[in-house]
Amino acid sequence: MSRDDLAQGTETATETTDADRFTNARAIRSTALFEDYTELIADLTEEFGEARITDIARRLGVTHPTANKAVLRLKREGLAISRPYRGVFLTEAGAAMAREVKARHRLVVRLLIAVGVPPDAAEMDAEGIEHYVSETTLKAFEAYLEGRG
Amino acid sequence: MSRDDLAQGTETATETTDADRFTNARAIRSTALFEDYTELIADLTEEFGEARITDIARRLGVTHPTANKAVLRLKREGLAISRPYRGVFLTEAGAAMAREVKARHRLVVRLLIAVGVPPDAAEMDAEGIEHYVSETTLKAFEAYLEGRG
DNA sequence: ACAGAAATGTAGCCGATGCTATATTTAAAA
DNA sequence: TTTTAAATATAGCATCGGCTACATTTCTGT
Ligand SMILES: [Mn+2]
Ligand SMILES: [Mn+2]
Ligand SMILES: [Mn+2]
Ligand SMILES: [Mn+2]
Repeated sequence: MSRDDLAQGTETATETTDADRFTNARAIRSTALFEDYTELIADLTEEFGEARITDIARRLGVTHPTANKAVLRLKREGLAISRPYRGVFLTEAGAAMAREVKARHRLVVRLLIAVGVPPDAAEMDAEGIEHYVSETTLKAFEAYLEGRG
Repeated sequence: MSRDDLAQGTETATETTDADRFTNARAIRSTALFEDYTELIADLTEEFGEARITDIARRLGVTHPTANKAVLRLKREGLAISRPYRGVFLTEAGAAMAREVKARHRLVVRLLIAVGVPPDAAEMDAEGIEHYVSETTLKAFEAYLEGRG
């Protein structure tokens, strides 16, 4: 079941209920944090060769125990690895998530700017919006941006 | 401090840090649930004259104890009122939130459709996106839609 | 080499948001 | 009017994602 299918529920056919929409949004909310962490760890790794807990925490605007606990969850889910007192690294699954999220992030920002949103606001809003944009919508954004290249 | 200012932090001037973006997104995440509840209670009240816990729960796709607990929080925050075993009603503050969220919801759906997103996907994605669209972005959406009336 | 500083880890607290199981109350049927 | 069904409330459990306070480890400067 793909990310986009989460909302379809068990209906026999075409109808999408209100509950489906809310259930979809709840499912996404529970993965949004992981998406931000993997994207950030990928960025830090590219910049510094590794992602330190302190840097992760500072960039996210949380305390280091919060970042540490989140990294434990990432490791438990197979998205990252790390040894005590050392940097954090993404697994292949984590790196795949990071790539996917980063692509979504950039496309959302480009779309927002294309329809006239000021770049600062676009960057700000995209940080939340990016998690809720389905594959279908992403494709539409691409097509739209294409058609004004 | 308005909803849109939450992320600006305490910087003296223009620079927006990564942490500001994430902090903004976290602040919004913590109000998104209330926004969905007030919007839904307003809908149900319009449809049936009152919002029953059972109906709220069914439309959200959660169990009724979950809805009940959320309504307790809404009441505590001054967004709703209710008497035991009776329907839930919005306060003026709750109704104001509902109006604001509903307007945002509709505008996001319209914008998505305008750039080519299929209506079903637009409705689905808007349920999450709506909460993260700032006033600035909303204004830009309005201007964009205006300019193709 | 060692002392102090910085980074990391852990314990424990809290509120939010989900659930199931069980009362209690209200509404509907008999 | 009594019985039954439906709705609502409450209790209690779990996880997540924040925090502060404190312990441990690693790094750095002398
Ligand atoms: Mn994000
Ligand atoms: Mn992002
Ligand atoms: Mn919503
Ligand atoms: Mn909505």
